[in-house]
Amino acid sequence: MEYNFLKIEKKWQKYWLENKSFHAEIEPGKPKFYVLDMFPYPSGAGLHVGHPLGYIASDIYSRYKRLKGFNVLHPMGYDAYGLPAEQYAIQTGTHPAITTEKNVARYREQMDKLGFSYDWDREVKTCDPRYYKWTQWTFIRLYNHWYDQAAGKARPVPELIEHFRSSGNADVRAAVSPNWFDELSKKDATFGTGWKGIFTSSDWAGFSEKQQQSILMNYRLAYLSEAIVNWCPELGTVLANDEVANGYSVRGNHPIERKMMRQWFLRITAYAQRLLEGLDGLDWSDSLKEQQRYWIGRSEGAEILFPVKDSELSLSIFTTRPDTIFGSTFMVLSPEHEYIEKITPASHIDSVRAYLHEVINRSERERMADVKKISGVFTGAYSINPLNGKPIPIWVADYVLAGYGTGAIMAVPAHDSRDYDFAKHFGLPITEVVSGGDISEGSYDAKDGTMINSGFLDGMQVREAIKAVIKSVNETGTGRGMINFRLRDAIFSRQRYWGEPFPVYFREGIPYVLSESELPLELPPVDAYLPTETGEPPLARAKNWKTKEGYPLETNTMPGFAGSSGYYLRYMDPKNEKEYFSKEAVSYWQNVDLYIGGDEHATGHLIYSRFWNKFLFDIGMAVREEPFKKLVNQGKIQGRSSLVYRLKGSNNFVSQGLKDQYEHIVMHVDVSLVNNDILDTQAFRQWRPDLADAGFILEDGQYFCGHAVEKMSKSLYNVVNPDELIEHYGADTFRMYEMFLGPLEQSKPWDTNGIEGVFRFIRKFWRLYHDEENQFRLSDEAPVASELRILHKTIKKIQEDIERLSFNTAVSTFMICVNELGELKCSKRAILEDLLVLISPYAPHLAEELWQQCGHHESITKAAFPVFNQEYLVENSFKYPVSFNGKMRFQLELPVGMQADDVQKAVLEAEESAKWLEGKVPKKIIVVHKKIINIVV
RNA sequence: GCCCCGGUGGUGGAACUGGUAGACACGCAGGACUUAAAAUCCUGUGACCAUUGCGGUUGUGCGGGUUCAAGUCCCGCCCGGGGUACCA
Repeated sequence: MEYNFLKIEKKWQKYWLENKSFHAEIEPGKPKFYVLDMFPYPSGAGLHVGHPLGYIASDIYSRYKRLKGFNVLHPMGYDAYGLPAEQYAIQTGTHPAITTEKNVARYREQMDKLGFSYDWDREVKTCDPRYYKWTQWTFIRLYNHWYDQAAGKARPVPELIEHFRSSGNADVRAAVSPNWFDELSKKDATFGTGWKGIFTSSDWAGFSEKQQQSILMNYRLAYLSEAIVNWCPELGTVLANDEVANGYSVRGNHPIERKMMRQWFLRITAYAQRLLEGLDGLDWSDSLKEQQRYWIGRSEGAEILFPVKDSELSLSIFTTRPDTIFGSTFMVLSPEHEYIEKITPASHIDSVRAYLHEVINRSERERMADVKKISGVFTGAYSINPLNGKPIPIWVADYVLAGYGTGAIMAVPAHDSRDYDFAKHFGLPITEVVSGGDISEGSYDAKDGTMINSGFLDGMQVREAIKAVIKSVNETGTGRGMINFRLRDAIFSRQRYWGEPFPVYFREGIPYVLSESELPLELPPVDAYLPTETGEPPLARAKNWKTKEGYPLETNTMPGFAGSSGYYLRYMDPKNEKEYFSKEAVSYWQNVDLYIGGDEHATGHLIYSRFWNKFLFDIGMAVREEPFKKLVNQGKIQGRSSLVYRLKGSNNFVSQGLKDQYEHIVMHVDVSLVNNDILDTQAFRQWRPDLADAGFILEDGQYFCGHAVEKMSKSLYNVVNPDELIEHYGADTFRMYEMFLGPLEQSKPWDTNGIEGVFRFIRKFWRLYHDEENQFRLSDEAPVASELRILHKTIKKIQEDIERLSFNTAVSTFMICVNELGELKCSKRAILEDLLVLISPYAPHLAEELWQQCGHHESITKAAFPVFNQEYLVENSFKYPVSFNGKMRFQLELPVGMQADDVQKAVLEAEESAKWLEGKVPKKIIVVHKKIINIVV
């Protein structure tokens, strides 16, 4: 029987589907294991060779865990909302749901061909109303919760209202937007100017419904607010910070503008500290954890008030270096700072306004482009250093950002490089207060040294001085210790059609959420997928987009990360119509044990998910604080482009080795026309009409191409599609080759040529079970020691390799095993049946087929992983490498049990030693048992 | 600039806790089988020197160091990839 992979693979894929071989149910007595892939956005292009890498790895791991007796949950679904389908809808009028459905079908077909062990009964699609019902439900819950800093968790808003009613808000420690009361009192004069946001129970009773709701909005975990956002006119939507790179949209590369808009936000900042602390217990890569830590950006410091000279006002600054306060020689406000107009005297108002005008007109992109350009203006006002009473000038400059801290700093040029550059540029004084640097050269930023020129701080070390200053400002009421985070609240609105509608309506301009019983609020049909003439989002086009009572519904939709933030929980109980997921399901499946996916989600999905999960944990839904215990980022598979060299101004091409003798232009050529870097010149001429008469300058009668490793992309003609390879070699070969390429986490170039080696191996493997006539044949003879040694060596290594996700070395191990068994012409059932189970996670179709031929009536997925037995590996001698001065010279076989003294003796007596000793007496002999012997001469 | 990851033959990579560098595979060269091809199998393959034989020298980005012993640890650089961008 020939190895007919096409037939075999189809047969077993059908079998697994029909028998629901990978369907998981709660089995209380059995240990669970949850293996998850980051679900894909189904794009129109289908999967290329890079996509399945992580899926293959997770599939091998899942199958392995099943063999090890675990109840494995291994689901797959689709992150179905996304811009490409919507852009296509705008261009063609095709409803994005139709495009998405088509792409999903194509993805499914491609994944099925790879033989994955997904439980397809648990499939979810984020655009399915049965799914997004729970996305909307979570939004309502977020809206109806606030974050209690004292309790360190989210609590229901009704409890907060109750508290306001009985005791006001003076003693409530909540996560709220900074200075929220300023915004409110600005819009509603009845709160009174200078209102600090504190109210009593009777104040609360006196507030109107609108006032009460406006106050509550500042406490909710999902809230509506005005903010400067990244507006992308091309896409007609707002983008989150992580959807923007260098002033352009990550998707589509369109320019971004800053714009003030009303948006929904999620108060993720309330969870900043917990998001940071939670990282410590996670089995994630250091680089990923580092990225998240940096993104969260916790810094400890102090907030200090500087009174403005000849004014009632005080300016609040944030600093991480309160110790350097005596070295502060000026103060800088961000151009957006609201006090600028109030403090600037008439003498300076024109120059200040001119500067603000200039800065604000510079687009975000320009500002980023010339970071190094120093600009600023003196306001003419002075503030008083609260510690020494000295006045310092107040400047405005765009190197201070409105969005961080208080939007104002005390500049300490001697100990901050940015302040130093600014001071040098404008000729401002520089006062050294920490010894250790040379301020004529540059600022000394290290938190290390002795305080000088600093009054009562003199002689202290930096760390002591920081504490002393905080203590001092605390006592005088001019400041306090403060922790600041870089993390911003997540903008949750998009002005798009293809997303989850908000379960929100407006009554007299006040937003209210729908009741949970009204969910899902389904996405309505629209006549076009564009904004309206008045600039409203596409949902404003929907007919009757209002509640039963006639109140208008929200026209924004949710962003991409809404649906992906909690999908791993829904997989636990995907068909539940009453709940997001049952208590029973979550108690059993808990959280994800192994999560595999791309590292581009480091500061997006992976932070939002953790936040989402922590919130669900707080409200008693999730049972674990962290969603993903272990996380692995698979590397990208890069394209390996083929290059040809066209002579300048002609249609002749010169082979790689000769190219430097000619003036040439490098050109990409489709990789399908190239085999082992040799160009198929005939096919090349037929590739494009303009190449029909191409001429070639050959080397040894052949045209050799150059190559380059770059991203896999259509425009570089280096895209390799898995379908063709599976057609050619089968899924089992494809799976093993992807793993064989290199370590999972590493990025590496795709090179189709190597797949032949794995294909050879697979056929060799098949032949172990067949005789010369291709007839299935196993012998029932008892295995000999050498055969058992090979098997158990392999069991040990395969198990170790899978456990540490080292799939490439596992494939090598199988190759070695098959080479060795082949040499022994081993065809013994006792060896080869165990070998089938070992390889079944990697080459599942092949393993099933041979397992059946062995006479088994049940799928190999139900088998048990072979148990490693150390006894078979016991050797009674060891071939010691013998080194002289660390250089390996020869090998010497000695009994394993020999004592170190005897080994030394034996080595010196060995014939070959004489040559290296040259008659000298060795200084020292090191014997490492079963490792090495080193003789120092 | 800062943070993280990496640099090993012609190529992908192996060497897990310091202990025989280059496993396994691709490619290449030579050979067997065959009328021929495919398939399969065997041999060789880091570089340099020697090749009549044993062999020798050198070698993991560069320069130092620790150690009986360094691809692996330490210090200083160079290069590549990713993240971040005036975060006080």
